[in-house]
Amino acid sequence: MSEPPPRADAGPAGPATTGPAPGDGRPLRRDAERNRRRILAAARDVFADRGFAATLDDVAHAAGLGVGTVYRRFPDKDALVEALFEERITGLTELAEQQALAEDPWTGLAGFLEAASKLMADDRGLRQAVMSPHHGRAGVAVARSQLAPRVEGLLQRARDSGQLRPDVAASDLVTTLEAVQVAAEIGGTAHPEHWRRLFAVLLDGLRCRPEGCAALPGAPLSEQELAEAMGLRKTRRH
Amino acid sequence: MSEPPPRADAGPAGPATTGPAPGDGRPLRRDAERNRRRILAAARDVFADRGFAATLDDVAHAAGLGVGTVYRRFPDKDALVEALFEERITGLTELAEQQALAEDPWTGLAGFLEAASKLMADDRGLRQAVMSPHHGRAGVAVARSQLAPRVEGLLQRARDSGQLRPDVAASDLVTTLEAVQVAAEIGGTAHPEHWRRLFAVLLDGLRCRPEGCAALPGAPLSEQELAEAMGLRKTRRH
Amino acid sequence: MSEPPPRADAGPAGPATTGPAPGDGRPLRRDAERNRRRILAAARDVFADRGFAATLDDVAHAAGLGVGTVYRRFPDKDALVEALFEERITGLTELAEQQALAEDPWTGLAGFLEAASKLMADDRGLRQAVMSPHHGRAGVAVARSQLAPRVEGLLQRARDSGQLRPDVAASDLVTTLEAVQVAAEIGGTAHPEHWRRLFAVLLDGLRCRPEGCAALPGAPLSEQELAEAMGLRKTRRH
Amino acid sequence: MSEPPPRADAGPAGPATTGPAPGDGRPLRRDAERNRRRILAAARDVFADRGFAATLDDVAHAAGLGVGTVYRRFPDKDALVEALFEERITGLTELAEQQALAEDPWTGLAGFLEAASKLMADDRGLRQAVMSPHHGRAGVAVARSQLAPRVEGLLQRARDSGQLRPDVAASDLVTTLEAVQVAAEIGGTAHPEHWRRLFAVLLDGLRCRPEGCAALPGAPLSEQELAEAMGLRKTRRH
DNA sequence: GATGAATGAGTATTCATTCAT
DNA sequence: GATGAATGAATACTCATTCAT
Repeated sequence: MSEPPPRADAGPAGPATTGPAPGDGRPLRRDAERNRRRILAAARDVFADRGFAATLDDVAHAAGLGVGTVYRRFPDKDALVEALFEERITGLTELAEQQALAEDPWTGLAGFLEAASKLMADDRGLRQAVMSPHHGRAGVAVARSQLAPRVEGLLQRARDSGQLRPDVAASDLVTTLEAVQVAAEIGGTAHPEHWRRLFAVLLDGLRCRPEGCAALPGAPLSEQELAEAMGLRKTRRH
Repeated sequence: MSEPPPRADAGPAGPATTGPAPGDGRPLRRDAERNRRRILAAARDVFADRGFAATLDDVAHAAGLGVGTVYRRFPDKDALVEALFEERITGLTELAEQQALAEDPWTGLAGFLEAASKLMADDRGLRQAVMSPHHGRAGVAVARSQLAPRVEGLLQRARDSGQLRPDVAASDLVTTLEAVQVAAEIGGTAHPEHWRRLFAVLLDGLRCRPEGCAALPGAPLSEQELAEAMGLRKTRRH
Repeated sequence: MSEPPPRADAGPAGPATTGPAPGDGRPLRRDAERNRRRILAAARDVFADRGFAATLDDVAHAAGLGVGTVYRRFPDKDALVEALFEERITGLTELAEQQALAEDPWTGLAGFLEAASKLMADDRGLRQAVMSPHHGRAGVAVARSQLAPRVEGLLQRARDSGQLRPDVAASDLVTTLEAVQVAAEIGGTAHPEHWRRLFAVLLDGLRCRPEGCAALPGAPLSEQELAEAMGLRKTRRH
Repeated sequence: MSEPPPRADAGPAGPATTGPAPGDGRPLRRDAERNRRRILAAARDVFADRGFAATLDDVAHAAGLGVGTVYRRFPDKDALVEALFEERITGLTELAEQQALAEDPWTGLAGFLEAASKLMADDRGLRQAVMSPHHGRAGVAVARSQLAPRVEGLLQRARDSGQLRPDVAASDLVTTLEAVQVAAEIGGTAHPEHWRRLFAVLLDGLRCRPEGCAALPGAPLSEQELAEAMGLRKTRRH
């Protein structure tokens, strides 16, 4: 931390998008940022391939770095998983914004859900992060809750157009997205499109039919609750 | 040798429901069977409470037995999980048979799905067994595939009555059931009924509306494939 | 022990040869003796096949008995190994007595050594008992020391005839016999006669040549020492 | 990166005798190498004292290190045993080369055998590695087979001089060396020189007398066979 | 900053031995 | 007496995390 803060060399893309975020707001030094990316990329590969059982040593090695370096960049394994997830969430956010421009609100929503589902279905590591209550959960919960508000616009338009059940909340969309992942997990690599069956059912279920549709039971989760629900659960290890 | 072999009152199906099955066909000694049950019960509690992170030592202790005894009855942790799961599957099977008697086919199907969902949603251990590709998976996969055919009757009636999408297969029902569990996991103990929202959506999605319904994409998984899909997935430990 | 002592039904072969020896002098009941033999036979097979790593459960199972029964007959695993060894020693003793009748003393001695070597070389379990300081050592040492005196006659004749180094003691013969087993172990099943090379060298070394032969260094081990040397060594487990 | 790669004074043979060899060719960091040596030394002591029953935890403790460190350096217990053995083999090799310079070929051979025997006889751990088919065997077998060719020179000279039985092969020498260890084991710490009696016999047996000597039966083991013979033997654990 | 060595609590599993049935 | 169920200390090995180089 005795390092002089680097300057202006952060180009136009800046610390934006994938974001460095070293805790305080300061952007990372260029090489540090490069390592961060390498680690993230390696983690994605390694986790996708072997699940979260993979060691941080494995990740480090795949990144061509020492473990120590990984730990300098991410306080612990969960933080890495979390970062991985956030990166993806960012992508989904952009996707949501883009689909919000679709002419037909329902098409926009459906398109978002499908694209988002596919994105996750194709990455086993992410799928596991989403589904298993083991790793990086707190962070995942946070990330998940961050997605919610970004989707609100998409949701509102569809709701207003009368094509979507009126009481579907952002948290329900998140839940839907994650539910599709079980199907993806079941399909595995042997049936990589299997999730689409469940997806179709869900999509139909979300749509409001002319004859009207019953209210969903209970209340949706608030952004808060979405984050808390899981974040607080302390599992011994694993 | 002063122990007379199983008495005449043991019907053709043997000692009922959960069954002993020590490898060969012989039923377990009475005390052994009692302990087997104790272990299963303890495991249910412990896993439900702390997830599969819990040690077999913990389970043994909770059962008031030594670890060795657990290992005598179940070759390893996965086997225990599997047994737990099978027990539950048996319950679901019976549930399915019972619901098949409902006057309205759709009510029967919906009733089964709801009851089954609730059963699983209330047990964190089972939920994990269902969702995470880590523990006792091969066996769980088998158990899962065993459920499929038992549900077929229920399914057929609903299909015939025109209330169900015509191309919903048993494997889709299993997938549905498992998908609901993600919602349960998200809701956690703080929102124990949260899964009902997704459940409602799914149920609506499964129903065939007067205006007809589009075919589900791709093909359902055969019983074979359902079992294989997971059984073959080799995760290094975890 | 509240059992009435069985009588006369011990036939002409009696408790002789392989000997029952239940601690006190009383011969075993007929069925007990039968079990004892079964166990011994099973142990021989099992150990020969898988080494001493084999479980007592395995032995019991192979004998068609429960472990408890094995423990009723032998206080612990080492005792079983010991008994196995003693049985064999008995055989060797008889062999020694028989060879003592050979016309040529040297031939008698050599014949004994060869036959004895072969006997042991063919049984992996015994070989291990002899060579590894792990199992049943105390007992093996005792057994070993018991062999020594039985061989003395054979030895004396050869010595007197001037064909044997004059200072070869019984303990040296035992050592020789055991040394051959390393060669057998090295040869393994792939080269089952490999031990004969070492055997030939040893035999030549034991013979006294016309030109005389140097004294062996140090003193031979007494029967006592032979037994003690190893018997006292306490190895933690294994 | 502030650690300059190995300096110029590292001769072509690298950091001397026992060598680091961390898998790839890179030499170990200085501290790592120091600990490696510590482990080896501790293992020698501990094994010599208590046999292979000793735990790696024990070894680690004796070395003043954590178990993890031992496992970082040696994949498992057998690997450690193997390394220990190799180290010793290296010593024997050097010994052989040195004795090859002796004026009288027979003296050279005998000197080597005696020194080698003593070296092993004094170390219970090594003795066990040599004799019991349990631990680190594959590696030990390899090490053993590596010794064979190094001894060939010594052997040839003795053979040429007519003092050695003409058909003694390197594998026979290895066998001899190991056979002596049984005697050492029998003598134990109470009779530390007991092995010399068997040694004397063997040496005499190896010598070719004026009156000629019979051929050894069968064929010696090739280097290949020597290694294979043991390496292939699969013992279930122990 | 980067590296990789060190750490050691934590886990699944085995098996000799005891004891209730 | 026979059986096999119960026991739990013991052991090898892993991996997240820290820290000296």
